[in-house]
Amino acid sequence: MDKFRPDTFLPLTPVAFEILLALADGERHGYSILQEVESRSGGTVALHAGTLYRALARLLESDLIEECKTSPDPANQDERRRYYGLTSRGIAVARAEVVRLEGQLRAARTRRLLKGARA
Amino acid sequence: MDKFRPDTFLPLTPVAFEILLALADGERHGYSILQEVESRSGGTVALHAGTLYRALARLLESDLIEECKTSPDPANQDERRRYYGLTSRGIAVARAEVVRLEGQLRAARTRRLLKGARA
DNA sequence: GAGACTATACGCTCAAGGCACATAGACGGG
DNA sequence: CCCGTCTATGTGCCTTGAGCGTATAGTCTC
Repeated sequence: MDKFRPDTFLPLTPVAFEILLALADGERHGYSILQEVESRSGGTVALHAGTLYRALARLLESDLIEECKTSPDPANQDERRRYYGLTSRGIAVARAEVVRLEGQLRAARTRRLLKGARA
Repeated sequence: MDKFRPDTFLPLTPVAFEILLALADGERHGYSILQEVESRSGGTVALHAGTLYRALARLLESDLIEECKTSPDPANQDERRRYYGLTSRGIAVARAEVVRLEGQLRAARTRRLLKGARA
């Protein structure tokens, strides 16, 4: 089966994971990813344009995302936009990262870290 | 109050968070952190000795951890060991990181990422 | 005292991100 | 029409941090 190992991509950088997360929503172009990440994670992860586009290039090269020619919104077109979507590998890697993070959070809960910090 | 902002330290690198997590257990020396992280996160985050000790130096400098002279185990002494523990800042930062990660995981769940991936 | 294990630390290199800047089309106002 | 602003993608320079190998040295057992 020559199984593809998502683990070899772990751990994802926080930025890379944010991008995959934004794309899990559906296809987006770069600038829209920028706005989505900024708005969701607010101040904690400031995604700079330069960082984003270079991260996109890396993710493309690793086949975790792909460029899709189908622009999802026939109105509101902009020739400059490049749309990206998750590949099956990208989904697999993102899921593996979710599992890893859940492991960390589970560990955090069993220790003194979250005592008294429950909302 | 001149409140200390844990957010300025976010996002933590996966390695840094693993270390803080290992120390949340209680004080440990470097080599023991190595074994703890290796055993818990298994293959996904391979913590190399060089990486660890340099990360410890950075965390010390940021006052997220401190060296404690009280060796917790009076028997089984080893002069070479340097024990580390979380500072209050370290705990605050680790908690902030936990909040950030929980936000990411919440986002992952509301999207198609985890559909069908429930254990 | 030889060798394995424990323990800390440095050197070299590359990957990734922060930040500034370049480019350019779209859009609205004066 | 020209200007500024927003949208959109991208490059250049520098720093940080991690991967990986290696150095150093104490401990423990045989």
